Amino acid sequence: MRKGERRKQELLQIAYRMFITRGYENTGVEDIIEEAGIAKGTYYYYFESKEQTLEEVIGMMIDEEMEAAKEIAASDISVPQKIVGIISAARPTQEEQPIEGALMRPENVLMHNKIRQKLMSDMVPILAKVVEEGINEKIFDCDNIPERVRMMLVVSGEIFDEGQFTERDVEVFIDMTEKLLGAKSGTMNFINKLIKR
Amino acid sequence: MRKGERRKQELLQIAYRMFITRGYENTGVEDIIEEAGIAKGTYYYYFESKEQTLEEVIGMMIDEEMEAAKEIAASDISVPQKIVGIISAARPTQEEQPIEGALMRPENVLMHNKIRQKLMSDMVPILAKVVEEGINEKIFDCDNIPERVRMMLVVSGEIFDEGQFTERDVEVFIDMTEKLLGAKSGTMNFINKLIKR
DNA sequence: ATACATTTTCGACCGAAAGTCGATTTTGCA
DNA sequence: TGCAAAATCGACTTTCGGTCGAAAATGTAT
Repeated sequence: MRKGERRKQELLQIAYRMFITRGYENTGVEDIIEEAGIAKGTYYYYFESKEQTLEEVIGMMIDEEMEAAKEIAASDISVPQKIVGIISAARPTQEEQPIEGALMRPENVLMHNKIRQKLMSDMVPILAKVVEEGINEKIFDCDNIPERVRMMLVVSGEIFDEGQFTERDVEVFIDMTEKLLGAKSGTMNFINKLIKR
Repeated sequence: MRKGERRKQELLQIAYRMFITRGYENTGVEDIIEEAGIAKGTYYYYFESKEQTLEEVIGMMIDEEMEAAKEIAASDISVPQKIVGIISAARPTQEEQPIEGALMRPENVLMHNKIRQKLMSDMVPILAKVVEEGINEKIFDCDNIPERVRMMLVVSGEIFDEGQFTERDVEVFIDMTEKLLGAKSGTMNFINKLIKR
């Protein structure tokens, strides 16, 4: 009796794609079951509610990003580069969005929020580890690491997620990061080059 | 033909109270009209939609807070104290909430978000003015003021709105603020005393 | 006061969308 | 082959925001 597991994964995949491309609020349970070719009852055999489906979908997304983040943390690039890499990874999949910023639209606040919350709690420990590494290397110098890391993530999320940010935002963000971590001015400056795509 | 205006204000007041105490999602149009003692149609004679009602309610809230913020900005307390005062004013009315953190609950993300957005855009210019004042007084020293102010607001909102924050959070926030604004260490330290109520 | 126009009110009705449930089919296994 | 568990079905229910045409209240010009 393993058929069920596959079915659930299939539904999860469909929901995942639809939630991201059309948004959570714009996706009806009807849409999902239509594409899957199943009946309402079957859907609710696998999920308690639409919101629980969202929860699981987000779990999938975050897991992927956590994977990427851990890989970056373990790689042998410089600590500042790790930080930038992880922060970049730590945002909702920006590919596969047909309509501009579908994720951040008013209709999708619920999803956006849940993502942010989970991302935050999962990502802080990893980033904190990297910062400690930086402290050992004497690149950084600060206390209360988790709190500082959290603030960095909060700001990066709010400023960069919307897609609308200026060069000045980046500049200030770099400055803030360096000071927050007690780094020498210029340590994080390479971010600038990365951003200008 | 002025009767209508009064009616609308009445509805706005009821909605305001209900949205804050029970949350937006938990308040049905039915609830509002029941308390007002009117029919569905009457409600929709005054509002295009439930969401538009929310918009107007939020407008009311923010207006009040803007008023307070402007007063603080114009008063003759010290610049750092103004900043703290304004930031404190710049958050959703924390009184009149029966259930703990009703505003931030998952059901109320929509409202919470709209509030934050409006608060942010309205508050940045005022705070920026105050920071400039501080620069003139040589207390602060920084460029890109609006961007820096925005980051302060973002962090304060995210960290302090939930009600769940530690002493360390405050400590780091103070440190961040000082560095973000180019203030001497200790300039903002009095916040600590304020927070410990 | 009368008639006509405008504003305000009413509440039955609509439609969308999530969620329920008992019946039925499929599947694994003894 | 037969039975229990798993999986599927789809009609039905509920909830809730929103619509609409009719009616009542109010204002205004003659």
